[in-house]
Amino acid sequence: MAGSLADVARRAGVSIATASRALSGSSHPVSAKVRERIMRAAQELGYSPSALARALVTRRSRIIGLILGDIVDVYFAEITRGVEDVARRSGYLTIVCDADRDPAAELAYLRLLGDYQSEGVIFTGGGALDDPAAATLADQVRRASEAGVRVVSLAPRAFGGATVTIDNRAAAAEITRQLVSLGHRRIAFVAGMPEITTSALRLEGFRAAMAEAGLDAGEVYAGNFRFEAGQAAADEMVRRGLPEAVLAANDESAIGVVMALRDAGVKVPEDVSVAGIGNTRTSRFVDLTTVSVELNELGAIAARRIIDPEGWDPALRISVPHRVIIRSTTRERR
Amino acid sequence: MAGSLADVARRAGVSIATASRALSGSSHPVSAKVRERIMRAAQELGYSPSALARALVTRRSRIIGLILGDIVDVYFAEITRGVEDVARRSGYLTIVCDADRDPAAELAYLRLLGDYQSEGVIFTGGGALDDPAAATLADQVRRASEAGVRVVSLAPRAFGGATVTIDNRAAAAEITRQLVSLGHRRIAFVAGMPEITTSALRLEGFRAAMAEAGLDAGEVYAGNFRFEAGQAAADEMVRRGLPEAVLAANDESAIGVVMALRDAGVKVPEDVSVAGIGNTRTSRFVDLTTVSVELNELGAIAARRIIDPEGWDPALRISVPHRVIIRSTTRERR
DNA sequence: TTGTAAGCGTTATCAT
DNA sequence: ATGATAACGCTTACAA
Repeated sequence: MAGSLADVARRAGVSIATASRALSGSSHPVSAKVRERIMRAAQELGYSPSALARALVTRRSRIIGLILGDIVDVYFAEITRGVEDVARRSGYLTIVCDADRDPAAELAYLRLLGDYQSEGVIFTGGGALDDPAAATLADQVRRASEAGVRVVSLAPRAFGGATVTIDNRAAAAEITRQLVSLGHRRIAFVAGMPEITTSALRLEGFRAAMAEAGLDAGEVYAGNFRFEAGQAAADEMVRRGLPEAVLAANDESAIGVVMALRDAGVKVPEDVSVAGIGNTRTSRFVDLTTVSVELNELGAIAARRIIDPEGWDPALRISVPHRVIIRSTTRERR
Repeated sequence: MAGSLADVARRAGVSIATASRALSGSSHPVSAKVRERIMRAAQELGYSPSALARALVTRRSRIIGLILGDIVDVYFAEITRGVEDVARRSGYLTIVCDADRDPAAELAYLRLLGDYQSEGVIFTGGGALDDPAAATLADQVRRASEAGVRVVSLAPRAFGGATVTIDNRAAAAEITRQLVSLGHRRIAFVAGMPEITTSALRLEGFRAAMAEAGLDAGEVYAGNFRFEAGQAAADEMVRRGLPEAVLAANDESAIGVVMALRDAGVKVPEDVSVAGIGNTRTSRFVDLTTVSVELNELGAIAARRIIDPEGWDPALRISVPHRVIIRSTTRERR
């Protein structure tokens, strides 16, 4: 910002090359006294190197792109925090792109991030499987990948690229089993958007665990991961007759269920047990039983891979453990 | 990513200069047929210009830096969304920097953003008034500002720069008056971090409104804007004797109060009314009475100013309106 | 150990 | 209307 390398070099009475070597931590030797002069000159000028120019020549932008559904959703915010924390420590910057789960927007952002030579791009949300833009997106991801961009997804996606996820199917199955073990038999499920891989897998897990227990998994309410969807589902339950327990595809809609049930005078967990998936910050506010998904960790792992490309494998699959967290919105069937 | 301007020029059989003019929307004339050839060549090559190179020469990076407390806090997330939405429409990118309200971290980020020639920097949180790093920060802000970076704060800060805020003092006073109008006399306040300007102003507003009503504003609980602080304050209230109403410095701690009171068997709003400030997404979950702060709008306004520097005034002050939102955690004193 | 000069991929100035 | 060419601010062979 303040002055260029040329200014520093001039003031220190050395060539630009030497100044660069002293200031950029190059391995090329620079004598102690010259280095000292350069440092002082830089100090006095308040010199700070242009990351842009540096990135242009080194091809390392120190930028990580994060494509997510909606930053206001804690789920994504927690991932962002994980990415940001490791980025910060390495002097990397994180660019946040709200794509609202729209493949066309994701595509546009992917391009833009490429223009900035983003070293890596993290896709945080599950993608729609059958969207028209999905094919183009897959194509662009491949191209970006070939161009050296490290692409990692934090949910199963239709395109290639590294993957860091939890086992959504298993997570849903485990929490379902937990509900079953409390003696509940009539268990309803509040789904996420059906076209998103993450929700599809969670629904599968629910069904599998129910089948395993010989129970009917037919009571499935449509949803979209939002609080309001949980409320709507709960209202319908009240009208149609209450289940013994409810599992929602994510915490936010589970909280919607809890709140709407309580508003309707239904006691949680006395009358109905409710559980979610995610262990997001808000779930702690309502003391919701859920499955922990280490979102921070998911983001942190992805960021580390991007920042330190040693042994980068574009087909990497990392599975992050999850665990059931029992809190006060569930209890034994009475 | 795929090829450079030189490749496009070669393929179209024109000079680099002409190719640049055709592709960058320059005002310099280019004949229709040549332009056509260039466009096709670019298309075939899947050419996309390097934003880095472009930024280096034009000095316009199309990057906005956002320095915030913690992205997981909806307050900041909503601001981020506002910034991002307008940035997206203009092809700008948003860099998110979690500084945890630490002036030293803010400073480091400010520098880094400057290295990327960020066109503007938005400080979202209220700053500590007496932090040792504050002076250096103010100094750097001034320097950045002189270097052409548009700096805007979304809360009162000790350094110069444009400011887009709500009137925190008035907001707190109004919601306090609302509580008073419901007949409550013993009203407790759960504060934010005392050294942050935003919390200081809200406390002032509370005190002013109480004084105005001839009530004692002495029941102030220490806090830090966090859910847990609200819980702790509520626990203490239960031990020391309940007030008739509670106002918390922000929604998150207000929700902490509500949850802890209910856990202790205290009915909200029947026994105690509770209100917050912010109207963040989570406040809708608990149907909390609060003061709306148009966070999206705050961010959007700041972003617009940065993207469109027409008539930029580094001393600009914009005040965004707020309004009391009455929901179900408050009711008349019985 | 230091310096010279050739890029990196653009835009912008000046000719033509 | 088109083309050379000099920046932009840096890193990095290659020379000395």
